[in-house]
Amino acid sequence: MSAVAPPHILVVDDEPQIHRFLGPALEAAGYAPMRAATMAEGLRLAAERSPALVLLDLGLPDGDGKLAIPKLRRFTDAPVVVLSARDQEAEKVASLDAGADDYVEKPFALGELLARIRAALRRAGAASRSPTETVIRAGALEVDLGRRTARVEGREPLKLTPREWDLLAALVRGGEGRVVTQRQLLTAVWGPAHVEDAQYLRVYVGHLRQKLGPAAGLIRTEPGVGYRFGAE
Amino acid sequence: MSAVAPPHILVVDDEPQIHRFLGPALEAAGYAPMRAATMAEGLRLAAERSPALVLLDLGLPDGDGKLAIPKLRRFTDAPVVVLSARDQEAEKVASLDAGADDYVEKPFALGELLARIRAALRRAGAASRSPTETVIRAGALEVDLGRRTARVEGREPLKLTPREWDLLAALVRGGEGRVVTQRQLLTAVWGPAHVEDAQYLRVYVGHLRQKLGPAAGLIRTEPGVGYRFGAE
DNA sequence: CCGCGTCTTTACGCCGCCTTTATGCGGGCG
DNA sequence: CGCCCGCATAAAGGCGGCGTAAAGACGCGG
Repeated sequence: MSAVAPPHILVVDDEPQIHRFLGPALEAAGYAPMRAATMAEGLRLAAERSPALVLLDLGLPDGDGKLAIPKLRRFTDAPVVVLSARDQEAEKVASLDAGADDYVEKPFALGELLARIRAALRRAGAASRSPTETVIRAGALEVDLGRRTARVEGREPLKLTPREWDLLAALVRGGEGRVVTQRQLLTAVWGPAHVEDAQYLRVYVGHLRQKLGPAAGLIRTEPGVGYRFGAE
Repeated sequence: MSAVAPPHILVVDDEPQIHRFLGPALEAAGYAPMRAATMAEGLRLAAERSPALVLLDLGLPDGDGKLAIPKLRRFTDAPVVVLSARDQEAEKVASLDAGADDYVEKPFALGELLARIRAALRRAGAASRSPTETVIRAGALEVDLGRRTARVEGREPLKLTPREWDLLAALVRGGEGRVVTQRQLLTAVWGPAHVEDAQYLRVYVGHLRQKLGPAAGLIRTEPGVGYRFGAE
């Protein structure tokens, strides 16, 4: 009586035996697995089929899997669970700070992996189930967090670079009229490793204000603290 | 000092050395740790202080920590990271399925734990915005501690510098009609190193009273002691 | 392999905030 | 009555943060 389609899980790994092992196991657990052997293929599949969760190997033939995480994050909020044979602490920290939700070492116990998948889906589901309108308006500006677009006075969507968009989104998510600290912004856009680089903020806030044009006043500086989004 | 309160992290563990180790480490990482040694105390603290995240040991003197997770979930959505010496797969599965967000085995690497804390806070923070009602009114003045704004007679928010705001916030947080000593104010705004510089207070109280205009009388001098916030 | 866009980094002027000093005022106390 | 301490206010100077520009590094796509 599956009234709801089983959640898709994208498995990105270049070892065939992993797919042979995980594929049936995931199916038995009630998921619909999709397989990819390279980073490029994984990103393409993730973009086309929007899986509910991504299992990601770090050692891929076409590059370090960590680099895939920020790219995934550009178009999906699906939780990413890193599966890797690398057990160095630095790898785990780097992966988690890159945006991964969990890190499981190979070889892994299947039961634990499934439990971690359930936990990640539970946490992500609670977040995405928000019926809150993802379109936020303030003054002449209209930001669609789901669609990753922003328009001023109903004109064409602004052409924003990834960093510019992330910064605007972080400000908007803070809530209208609420201060978002420099720390928070730097963590959200550049990651916890760059909490000190306040200059990034000045540069990119400048870019944003320029592109916002008439709506530039919506980003207000709170000297020594951070920035505030909203009219008035 | 800190314009925005650091996230509180509740550490529930009965081993004192864990607190001795984690307390300073969490502080250094920019969090405000709270400690509890039993499940009952942990639940009480979590209810009273609503921490941003809970670090939970499984082996507590007054019961299995797993039982605490559903109870926590009744009044908070804060992520729960289980810290345990038990490495059996069944324990991990049970904890995660009980509602935990992550499971870290003791002994753990501090860097990894901090990274997992960041990941959990990141995922949880995207969803829940703590709508802490923090508006305090007194006479013609209205201070919103969460929004970091202050208005007089419903007019435009006052334009306050960081020091001015910190000082006003420290006064308001003291409670209406309560004296806040010079020591307390200096510590809160300028840090413990400037406990002697009472002149700072005179200068900045002056600035504040000037900007408050009609509400200037709300800051009353208590000669030789400190200042008092409130009407009458 | 090359060109282009984006990100990072550096440099610089400027404004505003913080700190510090000076001065006046008022009350307590000898 | 005069002294002194604490409070209030004004003003000056240094300095750091902010905004802007621009160049080099980097990665991506053709």
